[in-house]
Amino acid sequence: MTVSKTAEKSSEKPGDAAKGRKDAAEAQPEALQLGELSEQLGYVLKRAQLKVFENFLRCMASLQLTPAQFSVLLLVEKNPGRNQTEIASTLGILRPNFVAMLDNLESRDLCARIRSTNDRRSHILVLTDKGKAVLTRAKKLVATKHESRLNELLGQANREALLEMLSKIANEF
Amino acid sequence: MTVSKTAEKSSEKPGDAAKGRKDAAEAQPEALQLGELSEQLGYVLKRAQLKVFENFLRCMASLQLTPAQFSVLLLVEKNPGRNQTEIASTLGILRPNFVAMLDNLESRDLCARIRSTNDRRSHILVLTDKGKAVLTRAKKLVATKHESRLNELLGQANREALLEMLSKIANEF
DNA sequence: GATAATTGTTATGGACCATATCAAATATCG
DNA sequence: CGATATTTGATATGGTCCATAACAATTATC
Repeated sequence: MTVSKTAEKSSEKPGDAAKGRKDAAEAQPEALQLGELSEQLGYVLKRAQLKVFENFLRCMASLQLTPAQFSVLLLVEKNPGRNQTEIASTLGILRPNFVAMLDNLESRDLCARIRSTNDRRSHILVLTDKGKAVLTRAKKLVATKHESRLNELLGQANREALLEMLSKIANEF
Repeated sequence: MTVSKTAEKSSEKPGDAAKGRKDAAEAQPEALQLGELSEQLGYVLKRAQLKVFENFLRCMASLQLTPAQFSVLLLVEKNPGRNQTEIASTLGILRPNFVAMLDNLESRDLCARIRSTNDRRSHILVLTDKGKAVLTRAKKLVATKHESRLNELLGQANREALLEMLSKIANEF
């Protein structure tokens, strides 16, 4: 089911008509049959996810935010006063792996760690002013350039149905 | 948007009632607000994909097949006489990374490389008898234990609609 | 006050992905 | 034909992400 992020090499010249013929001495490449693969949930899900992330990165190129970083900023904004463990765990990120991520966001002055006075072990996470501004711009980019494509592609009703089904899978599968 | 594969540590004791209270001196953990995150296509898509892969691996534990390996076997079965480059590229796997994967399948006698007589550079891929038998069993496991869950969860009609929407995203996003 | 648990952190290894490069074989073209 | 370019499978290598063990500092527990 694996699908890499490689851009298809596109060695096909769209000008040539008559594709798929076999009798001529041409012996064209002849595309493979996906068969049952296109009905496999995991396969289609993975391919879709890669495409969506790819598009997300393009839309956010000006802000240099990955999907993971965007999710951290969103969650910190919505949940002020939480520490690293809490933010990381609700995102499914392991604490050790969250450290470098925060180092990055902090070095770019998007997010700050503050020693908690209640529990001096933990670091309270907050967005900096720049972080808030960047997040605001990021949200607009995502809404206008990224999520909007879903509506164009599926329509509003289907888009909502899709999100709901995916959430159900994520929570109950 | 990142979501790791970590199993939630489940430090919650389901026996305790009265969750989410705040007035008592207990000061419970209080779950974070996902906010707009739960509406982000990429976030939900990734979480769903991880859950599906996780379930797939559990269902295939007896056969020790990953989603990627299963997809290779499926594609080789459906397209006999193709070489490594063709199989790998249609799966989005880069040729260099496909080598180790085939080494694995071949060492387990599920798949074989055969030097082509037409073009002695290329290796024709075929399933061994054992590979065919394993694939047959794998298909049954996937159908009865894995894909069937989708029907239970969404219903037949919704399941088909989901697959179609995901394919659309994978192909046209 | 001794022991256990938690928080952030480092180190480390594995899985997956991507690029450059190579030898062998084939294709192309003068 | 023969020189050059291309293709195929393969190796080496680096990057990113994910997972576990271990540690010091701090706090909780008894």
